[in-house]
Amino acid sequence: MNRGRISQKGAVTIEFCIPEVTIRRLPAYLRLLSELEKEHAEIVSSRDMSIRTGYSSEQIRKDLAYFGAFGTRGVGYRVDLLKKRLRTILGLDEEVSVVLVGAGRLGQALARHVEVQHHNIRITRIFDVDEEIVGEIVAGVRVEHASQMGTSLKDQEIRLAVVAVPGGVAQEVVDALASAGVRAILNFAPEFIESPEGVAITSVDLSSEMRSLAYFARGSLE
Amino acid sequence: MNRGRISQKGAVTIEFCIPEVTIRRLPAYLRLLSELEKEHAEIVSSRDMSIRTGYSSEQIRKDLAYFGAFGTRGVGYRVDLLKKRLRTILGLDEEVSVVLVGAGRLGQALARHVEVQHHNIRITRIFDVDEEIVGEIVAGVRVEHASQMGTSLKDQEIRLAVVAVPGGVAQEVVDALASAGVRAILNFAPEFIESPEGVAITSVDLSSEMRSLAYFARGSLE
DNA sequence: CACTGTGAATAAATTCACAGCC
DNA sequence: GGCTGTGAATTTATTCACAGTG
Repeated sequence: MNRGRISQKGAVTIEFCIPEVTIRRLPAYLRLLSELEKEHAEIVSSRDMSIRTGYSSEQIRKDLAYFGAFGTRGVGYRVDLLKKRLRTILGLDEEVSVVLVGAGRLGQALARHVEVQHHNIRITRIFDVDEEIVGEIVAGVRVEHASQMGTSLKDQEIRLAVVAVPGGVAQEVVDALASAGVRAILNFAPEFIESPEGVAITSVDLSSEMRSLAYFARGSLE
Repeated sequence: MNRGRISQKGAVTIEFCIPEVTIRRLPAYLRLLSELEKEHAEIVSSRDMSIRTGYSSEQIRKDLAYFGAFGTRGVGYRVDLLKKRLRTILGLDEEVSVVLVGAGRLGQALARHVEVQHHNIRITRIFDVDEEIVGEIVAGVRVEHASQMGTSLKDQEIRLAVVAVPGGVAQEVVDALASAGVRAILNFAPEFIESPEGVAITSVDLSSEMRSLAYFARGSLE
């Protein structure tokens, strides 16, 4: 699923699998590096990073080492280089187009959130079924009718999608996106989604988060 | 942190720790049970649950067994009983009050989301620093100024909070909430939060989710 | 000497496999 | 026979501990 490749001397290519947990920590490292850059730090040690991300320094070193050694022993990591490297690894050095399906309240908030937070991730297409919303401009993009999605996305090479539809229709939306060539989906619909072959799905279920927190709120008293 | 208690014969109390991952799966089970109830199913097996949640049947059985055995061998689990039991475990059988800090676009969307999705989880207080928003009614609640938070929450026994403020101020908001007695927080601010003693924090970082998905979108092609 | 990179040790979570029961 | 409940085996993730290096 997620492979790393390191070409080594003698044309030997080692292929290995990078744990998903590692990938999911990279954005936190990247954010820290951006902060450090603003603070004009040039070098950062795994220990410094540990303090400001909450991850252990060993874990940080191990995560980074998956992509090859680019720290300097006795010194640390160069902030600019590491940042650049992480951006490349994540695929953020060129602009990323995202399609949003579901322009309800949550969808719209997400669209604007993305627009504000990321200069290199851009919502370029929005779909919904609600006739009231179709045709409106959300975060600078005209909302299209969801029935057009298949044809409209053909040959568009959009690989990332955000799904913010009500529960019950998310699976079919995901399947449609998958056949339109989307390879990774951030899903907010509260339902179990069967990942189509070759598609990565991350589900954020706000209701479930609230409910498990209710347990912890209760559990930690008494 | 999260303890379970089972009183056994002879006044012996076994105290053990229930893995956090288990707690976080319970809402998915609960949702499925609500669906099953609508379908008038009376009994469900771990295998059925597996198919509809994506978790393995062994895992489901193990998770449920942490709270005591309430299935019937050879038959399965009673939908109504199991649902009721899970609601009690999660602390959802009585109304849960939630304070929202940050009534920007995301905060407002979340407030309405909660309002629609949950009859027993209710946003009862909202705080923000923006003078434009303070005094407005969001999801039926008047927005108060964040500077009032400490005094306003005193003796309110609100144990759950949603934090949807911009990065940079989340830690102080969390600390303030903690000293106001909040025990569990769902944080959307994109920064590392040091959990105050006895407070459970779940962070949902939309930017990070997007960025790690960018990796998977890229990784799975070529 | 300080810090990286990494095998080895440990801890945590999942899956296997089956005994026990309806 | 079919399904739960659970120890044992396995896999996965994290931490330890230290060799290697600028």
